[in-house]
Amino acid sequence: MQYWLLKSEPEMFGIDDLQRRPQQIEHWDGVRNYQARNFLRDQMQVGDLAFFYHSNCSPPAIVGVIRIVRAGYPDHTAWQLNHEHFDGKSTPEKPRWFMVDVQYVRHLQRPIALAELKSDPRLHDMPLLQKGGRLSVMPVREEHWNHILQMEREKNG
DNA sequence: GCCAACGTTGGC
DNA sequence: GCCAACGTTGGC
Repeated sequence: MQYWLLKSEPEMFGIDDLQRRPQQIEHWDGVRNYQARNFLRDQMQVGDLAFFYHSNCSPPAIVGVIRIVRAGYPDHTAWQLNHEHFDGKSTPEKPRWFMVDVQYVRHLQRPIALAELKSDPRLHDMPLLQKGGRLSVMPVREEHWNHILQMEREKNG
C-alpha cells in the first residue's frame, strides 16, 4: 500500500467535479510527463490512497483524499485527434501515456494550503516542496501522509 | 552527445 | 501577468 499526491487545476477538474461523477470515479488522464507516467504505469496499485491537490489556483492546497480503483492502463485521450491531450506518438498498439482510475473518498475537513505545508519542518523533504517540485504525480511517504492528516485535525479553519 | 531555443508548470 | 525551473526538441 502506497500513498500519492495527484495535482489538478480546479478550474479544469477539481475534487468537487470528482465527487459529482457517477460512482465518484473518473480516469486520471492527461499526464504527459515521463516520470509521472512511470508512477502511473508501474507503481500505482488498486487500494493505494492519494491526496487530491489543487494547483495553479489561490491558494494551492491539499483538499481531499482519493483512492486508486484501477491500476495503470493506456491513456486513450492521447490518440483522440481533437482531444486537448492528443499526442500523435502514442497509439493503441504502442501506448506512450498511461492513466489510472480514481474514486473520491472525502474532502479534508479543511484545505491544507501549500504555505502551511511549507511552514512545517517535518515536511521539508516532501518532493512537493522541493525546488522544481512540478511533478503532477508523486509518492508521499507514510510519515508525511500521517502528519498531514494530523495537521488536518489539529487546527480548524 | 551537446546545447540553444522553445514550451510548460505553477507559485506568486 | 511575471518568471523560475524545469522538460523537450532538433540542429549540428
